[in-house]
Amino acid sequence: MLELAILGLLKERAMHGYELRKQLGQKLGFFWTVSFGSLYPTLKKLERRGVVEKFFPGDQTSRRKQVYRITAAGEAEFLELLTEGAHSAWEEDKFPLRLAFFRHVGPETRIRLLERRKAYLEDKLDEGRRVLNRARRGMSDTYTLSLMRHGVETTEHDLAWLDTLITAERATLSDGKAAGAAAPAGAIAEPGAPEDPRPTEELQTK
Amino acid sequence: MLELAILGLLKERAMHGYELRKQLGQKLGFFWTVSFGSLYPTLKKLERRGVVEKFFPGDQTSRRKQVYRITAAGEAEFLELLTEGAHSAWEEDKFPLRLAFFRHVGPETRIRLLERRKAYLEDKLDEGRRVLNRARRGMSDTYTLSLMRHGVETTEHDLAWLDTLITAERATLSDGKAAGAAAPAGAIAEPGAPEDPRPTEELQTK
DNA sequence: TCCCGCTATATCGACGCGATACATCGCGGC
DNA sequence: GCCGCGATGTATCGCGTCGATATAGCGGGA
Repeated sequence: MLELAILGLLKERAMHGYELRKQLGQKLGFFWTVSFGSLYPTLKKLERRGVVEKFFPGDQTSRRKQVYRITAAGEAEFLELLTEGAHSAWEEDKFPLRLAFFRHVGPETRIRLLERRKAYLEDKLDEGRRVLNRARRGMSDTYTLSLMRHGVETTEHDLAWLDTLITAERATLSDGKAAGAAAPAGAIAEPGAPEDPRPTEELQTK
Repeated sequence: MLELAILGLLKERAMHGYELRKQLGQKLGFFWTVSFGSLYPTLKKLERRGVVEKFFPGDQTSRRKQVYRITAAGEAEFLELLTEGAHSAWEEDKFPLRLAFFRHVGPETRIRLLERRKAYLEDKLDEGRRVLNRARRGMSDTYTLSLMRHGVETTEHDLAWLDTLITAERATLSDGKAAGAAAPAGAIAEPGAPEDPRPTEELQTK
């Protein structure tokens, strides 16, 4: 949910609410657009829980531009949400959100999450095909039928895309091993580089 | 929203809540799964508003099988919701729902709705491409980029599908006119054949 | 100077979701 | 014969998100 998105963005750099929304729009605009009605209450809740905190880089005394920063507890919760997190329902339609923060976890975890997603889509595809075939021999108007066909095609396209991601990930894994890299990386991002020098660098509003 | 779905299904035949959910799962399972937590309250609200009514209040004293039926007012509201309805936001991600009831409106209305959807997706695609290009020349990790690319591709696929629907619809229109059919049909389903089983007949993907 | 549009924070009501509870029915196993 | 269990069926609760809206400082252009 929103918490994961906020923590993920704040992990990359400190921001205020308005900016969080803009960044999220850039990253996930295709799939999701957060509303302020969700953002600000959630931000407050996160602050109360101690996973983010207000951060004043200087003279800002007035109530203007509330910059937030992630805490250590927040970092932990972020990884928890990203890699585990309640399965089944909500996690699946927020998969793009997880993917957007993939660089914060190790290759093994990435593959695990990709495979889980793949299994889910395969189930959905099977079910879709079954319903489609049942509908074909029977009534059902043209539009419903076309809708079902399109759904099946879209899911097939998604699966093909997932496969390319998995393939690329496995290649990365082999390369790393072949090159003798010392990064098995349990299930978490490489501990040697938690502050990747340039996660965003160029991002300013304008 | 849910109201449109309920009215549309009840227009086809009287049903009770549980059955509504099942039917909807069949028609739109790929895009949407209604929950009882939405269904029953909405059903009650619709009854209070007088657009649906209980059908078998007779001997049933206990809470068992409450069959609902659409009223004349409901029919009117259904068409209103289907063809007009608050634009911009919610209507767009519920487009499949509209399509599922397309056979209840005339070809001109169908084309109008399809064109509107197309314009929306074209806007989204342009915006997506712009963000993608900006992200390409700059930072952004592999995953975010792949996500954006996939979003663009999916939208292109959706647009292509829409085009086949529009083409087929125009063909139907010409055929009807060429055959001298007496159905200009203002903007509403042909009154002579409200239960036309197959509006276009031949539309299959390949 | 005044107005407009962007930045920025905040709240409200509505609504759909998932979980849960609670009945009834039918059917197959033992 | 009766027992359990899964499918049918209705209903409610809390929560998270949404869209609309309010407010206010800010900078730029006519």
